[in-house]
Order: sequence, then C-alpha cells, then structure tokens
Amino acid sequence: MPQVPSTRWCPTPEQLMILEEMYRTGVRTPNASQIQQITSHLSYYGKIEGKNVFYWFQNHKARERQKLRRRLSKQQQPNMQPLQGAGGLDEQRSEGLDLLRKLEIECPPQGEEGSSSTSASSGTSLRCSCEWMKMVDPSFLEGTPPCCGISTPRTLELFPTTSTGLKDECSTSKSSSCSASTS
Amino acid sequence: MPQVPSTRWCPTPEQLMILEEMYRTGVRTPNASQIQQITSHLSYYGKIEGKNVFYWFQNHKARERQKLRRRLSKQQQPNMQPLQGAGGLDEQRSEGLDLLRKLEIECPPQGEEGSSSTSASSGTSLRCSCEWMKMVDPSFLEGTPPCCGISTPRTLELFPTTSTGLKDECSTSKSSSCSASTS
DNA sequence: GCAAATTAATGATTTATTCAAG
DNA sequence: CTTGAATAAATCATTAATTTGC
Repeated sequence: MPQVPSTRWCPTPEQLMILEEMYRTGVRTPNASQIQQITSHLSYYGKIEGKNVFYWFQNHKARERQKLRRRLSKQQQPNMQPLQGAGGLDEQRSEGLDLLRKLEIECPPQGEEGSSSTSASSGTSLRCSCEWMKMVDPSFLEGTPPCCGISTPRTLELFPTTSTGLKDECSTSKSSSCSASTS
Repeated sequence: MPQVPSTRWCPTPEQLMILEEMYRTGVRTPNASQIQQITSHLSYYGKIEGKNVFYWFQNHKARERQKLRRRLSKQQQPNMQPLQGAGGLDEQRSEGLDLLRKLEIECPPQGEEGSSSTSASSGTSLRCSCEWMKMVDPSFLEGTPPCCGISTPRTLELFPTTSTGLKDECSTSKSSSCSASTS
C-alpha cells in the first residue's frame, strides 16, 4: 500500500513539456511572480509547488550547461583521458566556460517588453531577479488547489507575457534604488 | 534625509553579538522554526527578517570556513605564492576541505534533545534540515514589527530548543502519488 | 513474464563563488 | 575591505529505466 506518499515531486508529461518549452523559449531564472504564474498554470495538470518550478529551472539550466560543456570539451580534445587528475585542463575549461557564457547570452532574459531603445549594453550585469523568496509562500504553496479555475486552453501558448500588474520586480519593496553609484 | 530605507539589513551590535554567540554555541544551519524563533527574538533589537538570519548563518559559516582554510593552507605551505594560477593546489585544497569537514563534525548539529541511546551512528547522513523555504513567509518577513512585545530578558539564554510542536517536517504533505501512467 | 538487483535521471539540499552596498 | 545578498556548482537521495536470473 502506498502509504508513503513519495517524498518528491514527480512531474507529469504535460508539465514537463510545458517547462521544457518555456526553457526553449528562453526562460532561465524566473522570478517570483513568474514562478507563481507558472506554478498555478501547471497545477492544472497535477500537483506542483513553487519550489518545484524553481528547482526545475535551476537543475535544468545547470544540466544543460554541463551537458554542453562536456560535448565541446570532448570535441576539442577527443584524445584527452580522464585518468590522473593532474589538473592541467584549466585552460580548456576556461575556454569552454567562456563559450558557454556566450551561448547563454544568445537567448537573452525574458521578454523585455518595454525594451526602451536606450540599449544600455554598457554592461552592469545587474542580476537582481532573485527575490523568488517572497514567492515561496506557504499559503499557496501548500494549498494549491488542483485546478484554480484556470481555463487555459489545450494549446497553451506559453502564457502571454502580459504584465499582470507586477512590473519589473527587482524593486519590489527592498532596494529602492539600484542606482549603483559605481565607486 | 534617509528617504531611501537602505537596501539591505544592517545588524545592530546586539543582534550580531547574539548571532555570534549562537554560532559559537554550535548553531550552523537553523531550520525553519529555529530561524523563526531567532528572528522574532532578534527583532527586539532592531528590524530584521527571517532571510537575514538565514543568510547570516550561511555567510558566517562559509567565511569562517574559508578563513580557517586560508590559515592552515598557509601554515602548511608558507612559501606558496598566489601568483600564477597554475592550479596545482588541488591536493592542498582537498586536504583542507577534508579537515574542515572534520572540524564541522566536531560541533554537531543543534541540541539533539532526545538523543535516544540508539545512537544510530551507522551513517546515512540524512540532511533534511533544509525546509527553510516554508519559513520564508512574507507574512512575517515583511511585517516584522520592530518589537513584537517580546519580553525576552537581557540574559537571553539562546532559546531553549523546545520543540515548538513542529517535529521533523521533512515529510509534510507534498506529492501523494507519482502514478503517472508512464507512457 | 515477473520481480530483485543495477544503473541512469533527476528532484532537492548544501557549499562555494560572485556581486555589489556600506 | 567587510559583508549581506544572490547565483552557480557540487552533492545527496529517491524515483524510473534497465538488466538479469528464474
């Protein structure tokens, strides 16, 4: 008797499909509200919590990366053998990583709706998409009714990125000024 | 005028003192309920959120460790110079880590009150102190009134580890059945 | 054909590294 | 330079595939 309800989340095929499609579309590190949305949408297809979505993206990203890394590491030095961890492959690795970095950039962060023409490509990575913590709210994490009246059609067009009211996050209530005074 | 409420938490001396004392006592990775307790207690001395406590322990642990690592790395090879990242110090590093591991074990996890004699030292690390996520609840994270009427005496004896009712967590009510008709 | 035993995938947690405010 | 905050990498642990012997 499966009295033990199993300890971990087990994505349904639909959920997995959607997640993968989202990843392919470019979603990599969804922020709080995004995770919230994703979770509620996916909860239509089965039990799921916010942290599952969060973890999934973390893991998938990491593993895609490492898979890729492996590939081009081998491609570059097919005769390299892993025995004797002499640790001389730093150069290699570095190169690979750099390349990876580039590939990552190829699919830029989520839809920048506004994308004001001032393409400030001057850098300043500015991560700050991190406040998913807020999202991890037991109130809906535990609850998550199996189907929250979502009328998502079968075709599910990957949630139109309509700003649901929450704008850029990155400045919710915490840092009121990311001005970053250089020095 | 400090219109901008400052972007990050700024521990008061008292808070810091308490945290350090707790660390010294052996607290390293407090779980949800512990963090909750700590937070509310510390909130008496100034504004603080659960995540601050969480991060503080993370960082403090990591930095103590790396400080220590540095120390004994230098002690062992005082003539080693950091220039030229030739990457030959893997051995060293590994050793250092191992030693660190040991030191960690020296001050075992928080008071195991019961400590039933069946000291199942047979292993199976069983981490699972992780469900801090539950804890990160906006309801008290954001709120956190500057002083929640706590009558904590000055002496504050580092919160008696009275099990507040929540026992092991680790198996709340998550996934019930991964039936998932395979195909 | 089927279950116990192994192996491969992958969800979940911890640790190390990095970024940037003060 | 210190350190709070955030992310990426490494690791652990459990579930699903699969192999194997019957």
